[in-house]
Amino acid sequence: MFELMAHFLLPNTPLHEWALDPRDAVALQKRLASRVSQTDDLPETVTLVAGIDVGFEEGGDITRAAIVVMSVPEFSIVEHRIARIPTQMPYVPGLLSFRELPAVLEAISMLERTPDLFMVDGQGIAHPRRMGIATHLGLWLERPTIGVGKSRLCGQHEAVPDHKGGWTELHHRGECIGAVLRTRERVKPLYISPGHRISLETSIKWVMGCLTRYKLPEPTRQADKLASRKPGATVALEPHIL
DNA sequence: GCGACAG
DNA sequence: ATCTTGTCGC
Repeated sequence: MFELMAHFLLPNTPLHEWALDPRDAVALQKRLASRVSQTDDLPETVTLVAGIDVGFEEGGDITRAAIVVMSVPEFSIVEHRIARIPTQMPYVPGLLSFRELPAVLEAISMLERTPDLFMVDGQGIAHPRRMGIATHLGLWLERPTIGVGKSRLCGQHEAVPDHKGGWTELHHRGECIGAVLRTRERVKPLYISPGHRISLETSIKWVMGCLTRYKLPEPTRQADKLASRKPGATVALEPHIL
């Protein structure tokens, strides 16, 4: 699906191109931020939703990205890929995309099908400069993305209703940048924010629509399992009762 | 200056 | 994120 991407760097961008100096990375984020859209621009019918997660091996020397493409509303895995590349950047709060996207893009390039929507672990616009990893990926692909974070990067919010589906807005510097959503009763809420080409309302709708019996939406949960799995580990069966 | 800080 | 043992619960 390379030909469908609108790159800000070339398709085969060398890894070192992502290893920017923190100052340059921040400057790039500020420039890209103006291109982000929160206007819904999804296919009429969304059939394939991708979940993306990243893990590390070899004490952090190897970055492993996992992508799982699921059909909705069946939630059956259509395709899944794992990419491993040398880690190029250290973890710096606010610059996560520069560290993890190279591996994510490698995994996406291995795909045979083109997802209609991408759910990325981490923030979308709920970021100091509105450029979380989900947003950066959305801009790179020029496709709808949603940020699904397990914890907060920035912003403030009120108490989150205890029932499944309950949520409250996440604010930062006077603007609503996302929602803190209770995806499961008595379980720590998720930080949902638009990545690109999608609104907050629609983002919440899709996350809720992809929930089964767990805290994480199914595409993300499946990607999580793949990303955290060791190279040759065996897949465990699970009773599929909904 | 001090504290916070996705994964 | 990763390291790392046991433990509570369905």
